Amino acid sequence: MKDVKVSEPTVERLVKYHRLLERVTGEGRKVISSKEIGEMLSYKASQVRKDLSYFGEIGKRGVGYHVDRLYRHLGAVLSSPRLWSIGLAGVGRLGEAILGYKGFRSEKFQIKALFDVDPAKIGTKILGTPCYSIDDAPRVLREQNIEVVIISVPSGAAQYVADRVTASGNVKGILNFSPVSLALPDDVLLYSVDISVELEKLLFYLKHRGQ
Amino acid sequence: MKDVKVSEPTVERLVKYHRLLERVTGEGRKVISSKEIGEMLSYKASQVRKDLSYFGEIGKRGVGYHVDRLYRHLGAVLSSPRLWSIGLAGVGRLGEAILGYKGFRSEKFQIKALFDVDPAKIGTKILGTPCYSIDDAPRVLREQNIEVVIISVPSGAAQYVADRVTASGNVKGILNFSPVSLALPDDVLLYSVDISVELEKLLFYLKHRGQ
DNA sequence: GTGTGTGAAGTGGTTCACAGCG
DNA sequence: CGCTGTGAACCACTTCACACAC
Repeated sequence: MKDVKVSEPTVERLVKYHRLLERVTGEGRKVISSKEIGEMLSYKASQVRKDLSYFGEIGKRGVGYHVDRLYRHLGAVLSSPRLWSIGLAGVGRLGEAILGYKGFRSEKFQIKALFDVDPAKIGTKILGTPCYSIDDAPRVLREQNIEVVIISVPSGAAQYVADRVTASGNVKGILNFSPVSLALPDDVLLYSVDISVELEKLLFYLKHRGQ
Repeated sequence: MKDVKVSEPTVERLVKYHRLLERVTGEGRKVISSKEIGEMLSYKASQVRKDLSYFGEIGKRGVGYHVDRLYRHLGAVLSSPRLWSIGLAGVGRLGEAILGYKGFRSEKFQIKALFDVDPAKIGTKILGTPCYSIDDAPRVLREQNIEVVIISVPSGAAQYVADRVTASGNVKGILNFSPVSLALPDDVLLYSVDISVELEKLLFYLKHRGQ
C-alpha cells in the first residue's frame, strides 16, 4: 500500500465508509455510488469521491463502486501491519465499559493488560484480562510489548499515569479519555476523547441555535 | 451576552480554557498570559488571544489576563440560559459509566430519566435515576420537558431509539455514543462521540507514522 | 518593555465543475 | 450517457506581524 498523506477528517471518513460497506456487503448489494454513500453518511458525493480517490482509481466511471471490491480495498488501506497489544489504565466504570465494549472488538488489536491503583483489583482478572499495579506498568508494557495504552482514569491521576506509561519507552500511542491535556514525549501519538466537551458544545450551540 | 458566531474548534477551546482557569484559580494565581495558557494546553499563543477576543477585550495589554475575571467571563459565554434536563437511553455498561462519570457533573444539566429495553431495569432507579421503557420515551420526555438525550445503545438499536426519542417533538439535541450515523429531523442538533473511530485513527497514523 | 487585539497572509480541507472513461 | 476522478475555486480556521494600550 503506497503511502499517501491524508488528513485526519479523511481517515475518519474512510473508517466510516469501511463500516458502512461491511453492512452493505451483508445485504447482498453489488454496486454503490458516491451519491448513495454520501446520503447514508451525510457527506457530499464529491467528498466521498475525493476521499476514495486518494488510494487509486477504485470505482468504475458510469457505474459506481463495486461494493465488495471497495470494502476489501478500504480494509487494506486501514489495515494494521499486525495485531496491536493494548493496555488499559484505570478500571473504573468507564474503563470497564471500554473493556467490555462490543463496538471495540477487532482483529486489529487486543487489550492485554489492565492497570489500576486499587489493591482489590491488582492481581485479579477483570473480564478475563489481568490487572497490574500502575507502578509496574513500565515493566509489564515492556515484557508484553504493549505499544498503545488507553487512559481512563480520573483527571487528577491522568498525568501521573501518562508518565508511568511512557516511562517504559515502549508506548507509541495513547488514547486519552480523561478531560485533561497530557504532556507527553513528542514521539508519542496522542488522541483524546473528551466526553463532556462534546456535551458542552452541544449545549452551547443549542443555546445559540436561533442565530 | 452578544451573539458572536464562533467556529466549533473555538467553542471546544473555550471549554478547555474555562476548565484550566478553574484549576488555576484554585491555585491562587492572579494573572496569566496567552503564552502560558497555550503552553498548558498545547495551543499557539496567537490562537488563544484570537479565541478570547471574540467576546470583547478582556485582557490587559502588557499584563495578561486577570485569572478570576477571565474565568467568570468564559463562564458567562459558555453558560446555559437554564438547567437542561437530560435523558439517557441505554443503561448498559457504557450508559452506566456516563451516568456515574464525575467529569460530567455540572450545574448546566442533570440526567433526569433513563430509558432501556431490559424489563429488569424498567421501573427501577439506577444510581438514583428512574428508568423507563424506551417505548414510553415520547410521553416521559414531554412530561419532564427533557430536550437533550444521550444515546448509548448498541448500534443495531440506535436508529430505533433515535426515532422514539425524537417522536416526542420535545428533543432539540442528541449526543450519540453509538457507532452509526443517525437520520434525524433537521431541527435536532446532533453530536457524536465515536470511541472506536478514535482508536482506529490512532492506529492508522501509528502505522504510517514514518510518513 | 511587555503582552494584548486584530487585520492580513497563510494553510488546509471542502466543494465545484467538468474532462475522461466505461 | 452516467458516474468517477481531479484540478481549480472556494471557504474556514490558524498563524503572523505589528499597532496599541498599559
